[in-house]
Amino acid sequence: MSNGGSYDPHAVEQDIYRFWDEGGHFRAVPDAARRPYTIVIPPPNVTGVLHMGHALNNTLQDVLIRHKRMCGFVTLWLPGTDHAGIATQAVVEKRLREEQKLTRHQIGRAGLVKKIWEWKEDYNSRILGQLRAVGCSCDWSRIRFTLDEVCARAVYETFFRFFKDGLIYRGLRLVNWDAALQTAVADDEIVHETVKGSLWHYRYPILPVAADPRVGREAPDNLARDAIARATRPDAKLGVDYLVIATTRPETMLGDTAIAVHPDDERYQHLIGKHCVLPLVNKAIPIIADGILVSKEFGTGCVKVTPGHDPNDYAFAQRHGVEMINILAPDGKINEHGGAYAGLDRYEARKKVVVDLEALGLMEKIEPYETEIGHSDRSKTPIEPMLSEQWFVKMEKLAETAMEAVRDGRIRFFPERYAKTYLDWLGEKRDWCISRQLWWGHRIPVWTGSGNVQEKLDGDAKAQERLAAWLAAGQLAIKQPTYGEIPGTHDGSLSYNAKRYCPAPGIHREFADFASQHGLDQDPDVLDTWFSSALWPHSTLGWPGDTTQGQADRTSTSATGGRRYGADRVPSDLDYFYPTDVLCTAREIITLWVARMVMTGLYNVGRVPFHHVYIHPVIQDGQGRRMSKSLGNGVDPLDIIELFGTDAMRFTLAQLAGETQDIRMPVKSIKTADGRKINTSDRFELGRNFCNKLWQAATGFVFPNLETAAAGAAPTPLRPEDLVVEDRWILSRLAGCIDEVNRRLERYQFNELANTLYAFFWSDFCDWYVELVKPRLYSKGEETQSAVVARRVLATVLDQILRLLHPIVPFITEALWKPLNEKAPQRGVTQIRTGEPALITAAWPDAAAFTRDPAVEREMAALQDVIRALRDTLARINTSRAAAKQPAVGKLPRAVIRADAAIVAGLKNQHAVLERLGRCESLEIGADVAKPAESATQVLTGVEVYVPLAGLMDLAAERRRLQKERDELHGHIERLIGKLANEGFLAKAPAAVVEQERARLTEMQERLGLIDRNLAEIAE
RNA sequence: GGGCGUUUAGCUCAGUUGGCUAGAGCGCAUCCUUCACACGGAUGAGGUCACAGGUUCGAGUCCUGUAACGCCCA
Repeated sequence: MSNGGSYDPHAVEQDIYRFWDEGGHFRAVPDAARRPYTIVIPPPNVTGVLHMGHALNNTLQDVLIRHKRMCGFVTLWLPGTDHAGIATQAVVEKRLREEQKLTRHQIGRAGLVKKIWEWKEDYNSRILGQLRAVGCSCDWSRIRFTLDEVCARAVYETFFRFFKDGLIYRGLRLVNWDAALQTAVADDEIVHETVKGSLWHYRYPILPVAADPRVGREAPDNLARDAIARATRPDAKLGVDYLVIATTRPETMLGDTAIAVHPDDERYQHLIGKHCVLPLVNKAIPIIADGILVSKEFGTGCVKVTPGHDPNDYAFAQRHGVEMINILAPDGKINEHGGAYAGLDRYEARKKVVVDLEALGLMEKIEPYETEIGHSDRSKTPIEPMLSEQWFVKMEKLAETAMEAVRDGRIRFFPERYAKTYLDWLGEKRDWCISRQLWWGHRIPVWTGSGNVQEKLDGDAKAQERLAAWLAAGQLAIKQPTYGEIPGTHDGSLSYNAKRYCPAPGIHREFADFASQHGLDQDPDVLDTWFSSALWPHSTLGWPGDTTQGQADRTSTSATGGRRYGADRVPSDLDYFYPTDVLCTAREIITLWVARMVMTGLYNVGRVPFHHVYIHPVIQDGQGRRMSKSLGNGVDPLDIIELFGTDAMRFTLAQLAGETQDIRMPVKSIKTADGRKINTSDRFELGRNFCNKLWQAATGFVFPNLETAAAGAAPTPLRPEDLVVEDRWILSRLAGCIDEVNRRLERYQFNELANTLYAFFWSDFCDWYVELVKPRLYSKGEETQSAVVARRVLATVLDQILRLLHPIVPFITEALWKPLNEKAPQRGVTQIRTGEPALITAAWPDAAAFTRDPAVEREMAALQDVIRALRDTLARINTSRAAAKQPAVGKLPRAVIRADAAIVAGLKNQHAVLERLGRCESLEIGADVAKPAESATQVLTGVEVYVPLAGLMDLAAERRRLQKERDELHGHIERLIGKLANEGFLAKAPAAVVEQERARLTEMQERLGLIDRNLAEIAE
């Protein structure tokens, strides 16, 4: 370590991280005698590496963890990653296509999953490396992955419990189907693009007969023929013989099940309840009034309804109980419901439908049309909304319990407003679709048999005996499909006698063998990634553990109503660390993730998963756009660490993290020394400069001055009466700083936390205390008592600064800790703990160890004002001289300070300080000193600062300045007089406020008087 | 369409339960390479607090409306 030179973060960071890690400081061991503090990391997706948002989130978590660790808690920060189902499978599939020209079907389920695991290993280790680089103090011995055995067991156990309790069912859902990848994709994986297409207008013949339930399915051919003939006659009438609809996807008409019109539309009133013929299919479909789907003004006022392939139509069908038909096969071809079009690709079918409609004479016109079409972000092909069978979790009761936990305050959001997002979403109680048509994930643990398989199984006595045993042991749940799932409606493969078998995780292997012996098939789908993420706070802590053991323990403790665990045994991780304390995450997953963790936590463990939810802001670029790969405006944390150092990045990020929902980070692209093009932001200079200042102050000033002390007398605790004004002042400010830091931490106000420390360290400590104390240290000859005191105070304040800053900038503070311990083993001033070898576990500061002294703070403030006045005058003199091309003066030759009797003694005591910091050769201080002729004047409260200007600068400029100040002050006084003349104010404002305003007026008027007198004296 | 947020100095943001002569960092201007630090020190300029109403003795702060931008959910 060298004195001087700027701080080089790369020289210390890796060693320090190893020092912590090897010292076991990250490890959390349950200790019944101490309180736990737990955070589980929001597991980053193994899809890719971490971005700046992750760096922010993890920095803040580390700040919290490190703070609590220093407070003496057993802190656990549990790390891990998420398998991120579709995202990861998609990137691996894409790679497979691009590099080997293979599809997943060609390499098979096992082959693909193996490839994805390879990807996972790669990215997982890169992500963990990044977290280490950021300085995260995670307990690496507890690392988890959502697909590992521990998490998987929790997933299957939860699924089993849900299933057994009747919370899981199979139902229909409109999914976003990617026909290229043959999978459903999530809403946020769709990009909307404007596409040039056509709008086809064609006629739907009206059936002349009255509504008849019997024509619901198929219109007799002759009726349909007649209706089409009438609709195509030259004298055919709109609204009598036919309706006209417009569509951009004509092939979907094969799946039409209704025509919708607006209930208030006079043109079609008489048709409501009647039927149309669906051409080409020759089926009767009802005409239904609906004010939501249809706009009277838009288009023809009639809308075809295809519930199987359009979200709005799907909602309509649910409102009106209309039939839903899926006409697409998974590969995007028309399925058997498409009649004559079955087997055609959807785009081929579109052409043929158009040709056939034209042949029938039903086509009215074709217009060019631009429309927004959703494309799969993964395959870039257009998304087909498609009705399909999915697994669901019933939300009604689960959602209610989760809402209650926030309503009754067991869970609090920071900032508070996000509780609304959470409650609003849960309030909808929309059932949770948990199946995904993927291979990467937890496979749904349900086995089913088709008709004769089930029949055979039902007749197999030995097999039944086995099933009965599992059932009796509570290890198997069997459900029959509900009515809605039975054939004819949707799932054609299911027979009436079908049963679904869901084994508990303990018998998965056995049951799989049993199933294959008897021809039962496991559901091919996997669970939604959020299903496993939802269990994260308890699954990572080992739930359900050894289920039998665990259950018994929980029962016994709750029965005695006493401690959470017996004193005679080591508590389990789950017992000790759950519930966790705070969850730190981004607002976009309050619904998808946070809400679901609360539901499953309450359901599985019976307690909320965390007490606080802190939602951090989103980092955007300078124009308020999200950082993204496609925009190329992302900033890589590793680049920033390389350029500025980890602590600089952390400090900057913390300083940005306020309570607004977004933070902006202007991005600029630069070229590194080795020629790479990277993105960075100037905002990180703030953190770099701060770290450098800290380094300079400690190694360049404090440490060298402590060495002298070490050579001196044995340190004895200092008595308060040994402290001089600036000592008492900095310690008083320190006490205030500690209080404020604690307040900010409690409220998760990281920006203010950083700002408070910045201001205390930079302004109070460096700018003032260090400057004030220098003469005491540099005095020649014998070591004075004053110097001894100053060194002790320096050691003490630096000690506290390092502790307070450690959670935000852990590396640099730890690096400075060791030399501080060497140079000042005893800090001296108060009973702060010493001999702590590692800052990471050193005690957190206690404000009560220092005395707050408002009188001293006021005295210092007055002194600072006078010093600023002197410096200001000197600066103005030099500015004026520069303008006149005269050389600058280094010091004021002479100054005179007149002060009120109350202050004058205090200022006289600081005579030397005023001369030195005020840069003044000779200074005269007194209660009634005379004002020198031709002086610059600064009028402060109860103090006048005179600087004779003869030979230095022109008096006229000084006159103008004073006049301007006078005018401003006069304005304020006028307003104050008005306020105090206002009877409403006097009557209604609190007495203290009135008093304060009166005092202010008096003070201002005094100042005005002095300014006026001074102006008169330099008039001309 | 519904909900939420933002709008304060050139830029990025603070501004606690209304009492403000509205603050910070960066940038800018001037001076200073004096012995911790030029990734520095000193000083200064710069703001009808988006707009329009209202409540109040008093509004940057509370209420209503408008506009712009952004996010979430449909």
